[in-house]
Amino acid sequence: MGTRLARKPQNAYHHGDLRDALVHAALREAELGGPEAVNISALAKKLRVSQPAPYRHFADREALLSAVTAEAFRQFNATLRDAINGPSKQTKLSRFARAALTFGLRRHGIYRLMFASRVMACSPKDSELHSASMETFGLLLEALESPAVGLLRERHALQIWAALHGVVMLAEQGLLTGQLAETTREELLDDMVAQIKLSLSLAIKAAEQER
Amino acid sequence: MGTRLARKPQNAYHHGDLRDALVHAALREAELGGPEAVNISALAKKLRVSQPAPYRHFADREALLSAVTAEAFRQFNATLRDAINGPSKQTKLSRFARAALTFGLRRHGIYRLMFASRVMACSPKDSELHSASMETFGLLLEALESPAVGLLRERHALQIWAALHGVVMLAEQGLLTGQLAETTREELLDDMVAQIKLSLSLAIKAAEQER
DNA sequence: TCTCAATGTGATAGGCTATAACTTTTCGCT
DNA sequence: AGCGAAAAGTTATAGCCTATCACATTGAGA
Repeated sequence: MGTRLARKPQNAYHHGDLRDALVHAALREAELGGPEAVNISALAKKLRVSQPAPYRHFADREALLSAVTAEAFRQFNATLRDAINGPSKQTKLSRFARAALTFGLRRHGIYRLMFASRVMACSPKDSELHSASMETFGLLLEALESPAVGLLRERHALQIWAALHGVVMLAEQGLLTGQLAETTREELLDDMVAQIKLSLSLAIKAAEQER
Repeated sequence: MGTRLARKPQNAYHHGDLRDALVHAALREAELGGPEAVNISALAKKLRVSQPAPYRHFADREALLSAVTAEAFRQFNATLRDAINGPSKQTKLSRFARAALTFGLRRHGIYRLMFASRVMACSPKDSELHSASMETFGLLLEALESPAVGLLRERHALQIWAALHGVVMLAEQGLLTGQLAETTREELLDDMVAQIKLSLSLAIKAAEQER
């Protein structure tokens, strides 16, 4: 997974797979500095092509960022899938939550690209980006292992998702590192997962009563 | 609250209160387009001063954004304070949560500026920005009305905060508008507040048992 | 082989940030 | 009052980045 090089014609003029190389190089930049660190000129220089070359593959900077974000989601999804399927004493949901938090903290630039920029809001519903993000939600539903169905299930998924998201964002802002201990993040996360599980079971009981 | 004009010397050369005018004009821009919509050249033109004039008041764009974010926090705090103190049948916490959500959705550009940009992370601890954001947390603690003390209290505050934050962010990304009904946001919020209150009371009981 | 679409290049325009050097006010101090 | 420095503005300019244009090169298929 080193620097993306040309595939077949290593002999100059044509790079071979510039599009893919751009996406991955941009992802590396975004990893550290977030969306605003993605600089087309710099990427072109790093990949040894002329400055306007990237525009053969992306209409503009936004389009590149969109592709980068889609790739980021695919990596996020792969991480989450591994967490769900991997063996552990904890519940799937707990593993999912921890994996997401870890991803969010370790790769904060990317996380911001995915969830705190306009990229998502601006992308059309048929984009690769949209489908990749839908898959994330699917994984969450899978991790929930909830016997609930329909809207109730979705609402709980959203609740988890929001809580998780909030913890990551706050941690990123450094708002959890102040007075509170190092372990607070994980504790906070566990608390929330436990709470939502509890409320989930209560809601299901209530629904059964009504039936 | 129209366009900020000069205070005393309307007679040219000196604007009178350019710094303040810049902050408020920038806030208006950020309201719609978020941090990246703040354009120093455009602001200067709008305020009828030369393009480099703003640099007499702010070292660079980051410094302006920092001041704008601080002002945003002050407005946020004012809104939250009103919500807490205003009369209502609901709990303080519920009012706080709803006010925060409303603010986040109505003024989404500003919300992103406050919580999803690097501005907060980069600002020093003695800045006006830092103290304004601390006040927000103080208001949350006040809204909690928790009999708990110390770390327990803070942990619950953070939990609320994270959950709330997550809902706002997701709503902003349009992730709550899909399959789910219009009312979902508020329901989700109420659910979370109720849950956390529940867990709060349980935790307090447990703490009392131990004593 | 010939042609064309895809991909890359140099030149260039335009926008935005930021600095430098110079000008005009304002304000504090005697 | 008036002087002198600091504050606040101005024009000019440099540099970086995005984006487009017209032109060059390559590879793939008719």
